[in-house]
Amino acid sequence: MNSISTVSENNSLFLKSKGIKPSYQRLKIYSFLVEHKIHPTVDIIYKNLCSEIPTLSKTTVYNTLNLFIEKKLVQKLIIEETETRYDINTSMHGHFKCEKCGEVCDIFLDDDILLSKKLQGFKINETHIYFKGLCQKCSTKA
Amino acid sequence: MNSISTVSENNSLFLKSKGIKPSYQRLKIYSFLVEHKIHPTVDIIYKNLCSEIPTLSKTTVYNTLNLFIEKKLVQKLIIEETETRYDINTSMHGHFKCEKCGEVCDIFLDDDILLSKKLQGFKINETHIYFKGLCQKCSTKA
DNA sequence: GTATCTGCAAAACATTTGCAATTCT
DNA sequence: AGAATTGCAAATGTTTTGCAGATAC
Repeated sequence: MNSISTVSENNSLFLKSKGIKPSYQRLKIYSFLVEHKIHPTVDIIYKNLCSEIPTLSKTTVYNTLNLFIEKKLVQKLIIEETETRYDINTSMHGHFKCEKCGEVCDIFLDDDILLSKKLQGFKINETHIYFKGLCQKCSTKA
Repeated sequence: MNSISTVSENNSLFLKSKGIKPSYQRLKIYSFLVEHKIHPTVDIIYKNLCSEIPTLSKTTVYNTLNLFIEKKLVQKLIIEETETRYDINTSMHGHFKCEKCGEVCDIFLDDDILLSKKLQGFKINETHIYFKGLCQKCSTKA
């Protein structure tokens, strides 16, 4: 048993533990999210898995991601109205999108910000924080 | 000169000062945003102005809002992937959307949160903070 | 053998674009 | 008249839905 099959088996067991039948497609999509924490769009996931799974359809990518969201394995990121991104990290953190290179990266949020949850009378279920601007690479080049 | 025409004239002068020709449609859309700070969608604006401007088209609403955004009179609010909202208040503030009644309200953000702008190496142009959950009304009823 | 999952094609929506008609000065 | 604005119809792009075939247990 090599390390690759071990990882795959672990992912498979993990999906099962969350009540998700680990089909070939689901496993590949889940693995992609774990191995590429780039907050990909459906299109990015689809294009990357196409060569490995020639019969893959975008419908399956959508179906799978919606299932993962329902089971709380993934969260949606809505930064642009034209592109929905998916994040395998469901813990509370912020995001930064570079307006030049388009990359989205994680932003650590300290407790001060999380205290903003103390909003009187509101029952907060979700907190979304994101920034737009120029990333380190793009701002030094400019 | 009554107070209504004064308001209208003020809005007209304000649009001019921002380099926007104050057409009838633009003035009505601007006034609607000022008088109804409910972060409306294009559809809400359109439906509300239809009776007053029977020939109004959604294209004009879109065109006008995009112009207002370009001239920094309005900011886009993207909370749901399916609905873009528009906010006449362009100062830094957060939003809360109630998952039950669907209303979006403003959230005052104190300086602690704004300090989060100190993100090393990033040039921040926009900060977006929003919450989802149950509002006061809906959580007491539940 | 029955449930579930996949994936094609079509539908559903929101937004933008092309362009002709209208309006304003 | 000339330039900008409006609004219809069509195009675009993303996500969902219906359904038939494939797959899994």
